[in-house]
Amino acid sequence: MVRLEDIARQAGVSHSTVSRALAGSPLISVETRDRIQKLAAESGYQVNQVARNLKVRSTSTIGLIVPEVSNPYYPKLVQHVADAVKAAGFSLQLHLSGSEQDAEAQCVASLREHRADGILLVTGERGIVAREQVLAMSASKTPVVLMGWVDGAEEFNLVTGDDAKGGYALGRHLVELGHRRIALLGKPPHRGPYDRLVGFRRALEEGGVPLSETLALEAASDEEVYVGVTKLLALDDPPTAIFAYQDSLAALTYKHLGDAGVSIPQDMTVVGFDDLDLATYLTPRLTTVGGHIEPLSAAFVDLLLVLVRGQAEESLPRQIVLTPQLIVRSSCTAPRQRPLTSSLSRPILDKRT
Amino acid sequence: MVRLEDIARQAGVSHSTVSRALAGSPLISVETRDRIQKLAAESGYQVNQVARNLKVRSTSTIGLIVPEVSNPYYPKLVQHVADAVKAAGFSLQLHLSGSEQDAEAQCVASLREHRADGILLVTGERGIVAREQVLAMSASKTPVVLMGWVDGAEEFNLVTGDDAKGGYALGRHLVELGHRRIALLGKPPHRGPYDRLVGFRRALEEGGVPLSETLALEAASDEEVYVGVTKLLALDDPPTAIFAYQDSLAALTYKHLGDAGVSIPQDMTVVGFDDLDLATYLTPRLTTVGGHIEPLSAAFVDLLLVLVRGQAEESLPRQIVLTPQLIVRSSCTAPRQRPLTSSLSRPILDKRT
DNA sequence: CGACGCCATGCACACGATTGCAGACATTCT
DNA sequence: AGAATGTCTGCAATCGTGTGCATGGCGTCG
Repeated sequence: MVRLEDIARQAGVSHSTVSRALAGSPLISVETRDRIQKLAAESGYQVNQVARNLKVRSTSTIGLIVPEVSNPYYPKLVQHVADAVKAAGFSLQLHLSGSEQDAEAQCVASLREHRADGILLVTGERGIVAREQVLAMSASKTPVVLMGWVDGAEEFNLVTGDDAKGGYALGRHLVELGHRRIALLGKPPHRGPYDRLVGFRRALEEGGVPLSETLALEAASDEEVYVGVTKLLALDDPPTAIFAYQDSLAALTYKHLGDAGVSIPQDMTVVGFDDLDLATYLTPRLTTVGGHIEPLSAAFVDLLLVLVRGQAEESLPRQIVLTPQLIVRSSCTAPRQRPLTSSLSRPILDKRT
Repeated sequence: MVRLEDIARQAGVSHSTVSRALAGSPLISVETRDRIQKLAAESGYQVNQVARNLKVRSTSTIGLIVPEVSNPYYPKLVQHVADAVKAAGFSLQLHLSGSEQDAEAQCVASLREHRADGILLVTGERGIVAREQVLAMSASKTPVVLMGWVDGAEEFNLVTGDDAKGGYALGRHLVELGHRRIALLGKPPHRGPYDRLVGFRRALEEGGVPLSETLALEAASDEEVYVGVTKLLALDDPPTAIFAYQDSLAALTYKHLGDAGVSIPQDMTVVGFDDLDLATYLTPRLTTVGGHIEPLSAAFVDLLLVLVRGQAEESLPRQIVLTPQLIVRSSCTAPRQRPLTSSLSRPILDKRT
C-alpha cells in the first residue's frame, strides 16, 4: 500500500513536503502542490488514518453504543446519529451492548482503547450499567453523552424524553374518554421509577380512576403478551383499555386480541408508547406518544459534538429533556356502556363491557 | 492517558517488558508478569489500539456498509453481523451509504483509509456503485464481500438470496389459489433483471396466467402506494391479488386497502417479500417470502472472516446463493367467484370459495 | 556589493506500541 | 573452577504521519 514516502520519491521531494502538499498547506508552492496532488491521485494514495491518528492524537471517530438494533425502536435513532456524525466529518463505531450484564462496560472499554473522540451511549431498560467506566472516560477528557433513563443523572451529560409527561398525557386521554378499568402491559420497571408509568398513574389519580393491581401485567415477549391478554379477557370484569408500555408490545397485543376475536377500538382501546413506524402500519392506527426520536437524536449528537470540539464554556454536565407528544390515532374510543337491561345483549358483548 | 512507559517506570522495568507481560508472553517470569498486570489494572491502563494497529499492521476492524437502517429490512442484518463480528473479536465500523450516488464509494474509501481488515458491503437497490473501489481493495489484499444483487457477480465475493426462486414460489402459490388478475406494486426495477419479479412472472406464465401491464404499478413511498391502490380499486375489473415487492410496501397496501373498506383476504389477497417482523404484526398475518436473513448474514460474515484470516485455499471469488422460503400465512385466499347462480348462495360463503 | 528577509523545502523527532536481537545473570554440568 | 546453557530483560528499530525548526536560495533594498 502506497505511502507518503513513495510519492515523495516519485516526485523527488521529502515526505514532509508531500504531507504538507496534500494537506493544502500554504507553505508549499502551488506548482509543487498541484504536481504532488496529481501524483497522489494517480497512484491511488489513501492516507493511513491509523498513523495519522496516532500522530495527531485524535481519531475523528465517535462511538455509538445501543442495546440492540433488531428491536424496532433503535434503528431510527442509529440512522439519525449516523447521518449527523458523518455530516460532521466523523466516523461511527457501532457497538451493541445486548443483554449481557457487562457488555456495556466492554463496549466503553473498547472505544476507550480505540481512542474514540466521544461516546454516545444509549442506556437500555436497566439504565446505565457501566457507570464507573463512563465517569473514568469523562475524567480523562473524553466526552460521553447518555440517552435514556439513568439513575443519578446529574453526574452525566444526558439527553432524554420526558416520559412522565408523555405517560401523563396518555393517561389523561384515556380518562377523558371515560375509561375506568385500564390494564397495564409491559416489562417490569427495572428502571426504578418507570417514568412513563409514573405519569400515567398520576393522570389516573387526578381523574379519580383506580388502578387495579390485578390489571397490571408483566410481559416482554410475544408469548408473555399472549398469556397476559388471555388472562385479561378471561376476567369477570375485563378492562376496557390496555396501555402497552411500548409500541412493539402494543403490536403484539393487537395480534392476540385479533386472534381472540376482540376488535379494536370497539371492544378494546389500546395505546402504546414510542411512535414507531409500526404504529401507522397497524390497523387501526395506534394512538401513542412520541414524535421525539428525531429532535432527541439531534440533541444527542449536537451536545456531543459541542463537547468534542471543546466549545463548552463550562464543564458542568448538562441534561436536556425533551417533551414528547400525544399522537391520537384510531385505536381509542369511549368504552362500551354496560347494558343496563340484564341479559338482552349476547354474552359476548357482556364480556367486553 | 497512561502509557506502557508510565507503568514501566512505576514497576522499574522497561516498556518492552510491560508490553510482553500484558500480552502474556512466556518470555516474562510469572512474578513480574503478575506484578505488572496488577499495576496496569490499578492504574486503569488501556492499550492504545491506534498505536498498536500501526505497529502490527492490522486493525481488527471490519467495515459494514448498508444503504440505510431506518428501513426495516436492514436492522436485523446489522444485528446479526454485529454479533458475529464481535464474537470473532473484531470491531465494527458502520457506514450508511444512503441515497446519494457516490456515498458508497466514499464509505469504501473511508474504510480503506482506516485500514479495515475487511469490508461487508450490502448493495442497495441500484446494485453496486463503487465497483472500481471494491476491485481496488481486493487488489490490495483487503477482502470484500458483497451482499445483494450485483451486476457481473463473478468478479466479486458475493452472498445473496435467490430472489427468483422466491418470486417463483410466490407466483405459483397465487396461481394455485386460482388468481388470474394479479397486480404488481413496487419500485421500478433498477437492478436490471429484478429477480423476484422475474421468478414471479415465470410462475404465472407456466400457469397460463396473463400479466397485464396496466396492473403493474410503480410505488415506493406511502403516497405512491395510496395512488396505486386507489387506481387499482377504481378499475372496471380490479385485480384479486396484489404482489408487493417488499413487506414494507405490503404494509402500506394494507393500510390503504383498509381505509378503502377492502378487507384482506376476503376481498383482496396480498403478498409481500422479505418476511420482516412486521409481517406477523399485520392483521391478517402476511404471506411472504423470507426466512433467510439469518443464514444469509451468517454466511456473509463467515465468508469474510475466512478471507480475513487468510484461510482461503484459493483466491477465486466465491458466490453463495441461499434459497428463501415461501411462508404462507393468512393474507391469501382463493379469489371470490363471480356469482354464477345469481343470489342463491350467501355472499359471505362465496367470499371464501 | 553585502545584508537582510522571505519563501519553499528538508531534517529529525514524536506519537505509543511490538518485536528481533543482544546481553546480563543464575544455574548446571564437566 | 570454568564453560555451557537457559531464563529473563533491555535496547533500538519500526509502523506512517505531522510539524517545529533549521537551512538554502533568491530577491530586494540600502
